Amino acid sequence: MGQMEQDPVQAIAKRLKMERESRTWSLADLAERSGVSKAMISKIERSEASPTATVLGRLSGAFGLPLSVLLALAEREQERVASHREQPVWTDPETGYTRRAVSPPNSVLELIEVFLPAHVRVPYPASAFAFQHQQIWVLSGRLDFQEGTVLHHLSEGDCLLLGSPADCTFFNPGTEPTRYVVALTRR
Amino acid sequence: MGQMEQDPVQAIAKRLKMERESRTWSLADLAERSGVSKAMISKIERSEASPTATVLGRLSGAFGLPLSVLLALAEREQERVASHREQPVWTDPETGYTRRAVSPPNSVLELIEVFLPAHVRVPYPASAFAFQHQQIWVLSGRLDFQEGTVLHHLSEGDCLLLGSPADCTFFNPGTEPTRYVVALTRR
DNA sequence: CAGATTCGTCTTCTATAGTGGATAAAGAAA
DNA sequence: TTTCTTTATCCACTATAGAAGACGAATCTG
Repeated sequence: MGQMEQDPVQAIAKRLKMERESRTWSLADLAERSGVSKAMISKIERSEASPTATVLGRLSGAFGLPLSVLLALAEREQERVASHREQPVWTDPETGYTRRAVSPPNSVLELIEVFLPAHVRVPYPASAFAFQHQQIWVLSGRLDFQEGTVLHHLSEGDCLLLGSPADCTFFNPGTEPTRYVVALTRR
Repeated sequence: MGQMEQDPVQAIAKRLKMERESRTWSLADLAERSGVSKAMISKIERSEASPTATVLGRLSGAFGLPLSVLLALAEREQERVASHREQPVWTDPETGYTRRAVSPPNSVLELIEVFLPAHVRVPYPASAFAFQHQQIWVLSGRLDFQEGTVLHHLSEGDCLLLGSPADCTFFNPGTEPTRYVVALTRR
């Protein structure tokens, strides 16, 4: 579970102050750019107030950041490099299907490299990846991706943005192994 | 500019209602799970109130989602497939440095594929990518990545999570072209 | 040293976020 | 139909978010 399931006020306070000071803006500067009073910004930065969505929107706008990114930055605080040999790998002994967790743990943004042998089919229930932003990018080979009732034929270099949660299937229709990336925002 | 630079109240309202109804929860159900009164949830879903960070934290917690993910879901709503040939590519005529925007436009999560010829150096000012969550993953070849005062030697398969904004330099120390991915959360 | 800025916090006040309970509307079961 | 249940919205009230300006401390400027 992410740390944001408790009160996010502390993390937001810290991040907001960091964003402001890294730009060497005073409270008055940020107040002018965002339209939020400096008294309120001061309170928020000291965790003495819980800002509304409207105010958070104005503040993130002043920084040129989408609100979700500002909060993602507030959430994370972890290690940095995941070298290739440290990256956890899992292989299905039956099919040879292989997943490699490329990104450092607890990343907001997660990259997963998958090797899908020829003619192998991998089902994915909707519940397994529901409510995550997710993309599939084919590095090499071909991939038939069934998303609910829609079938996508993806070739080398294609990138698909997943839509609403649905039962999915990965299938390699070719004779060569397919290598693709799953990029997603982690819960 | 992302759509969250205006008031995010509408988008949050829509997304929240969608999350609740997709779970077939009543207002009372969500109120019990989140600790937020159903009157307030009703107001938020009808865009008649701007929820505080504290309340948003409780609601996203009830859904089992980090707050940043909930808002990222609220932000996006766009096209789906970017086929390889549609993806915009830019090449530096002098060095041969090539960037390909893999992800569909306006994605919260953006994938960029870069080809860096041997011995080529690419500087990157802090302002160009500051305050975005960003990772670098080497697909092939080697990459020396200077981040402020820190120098990272990355080899094939390595993935680096970028830290605080700093002036950076990409350098290919090898004799072969380097191919790497920049994954980031877009503004 | 005085005088003028600039900084963050504190004070006062208003607008509204948030709660608990009442109410209305729509079904379901009798 | 009537009655019981479940749904969401409305009402009255309290807590607090948010604005505008005052204040004291620190840093320039001469």
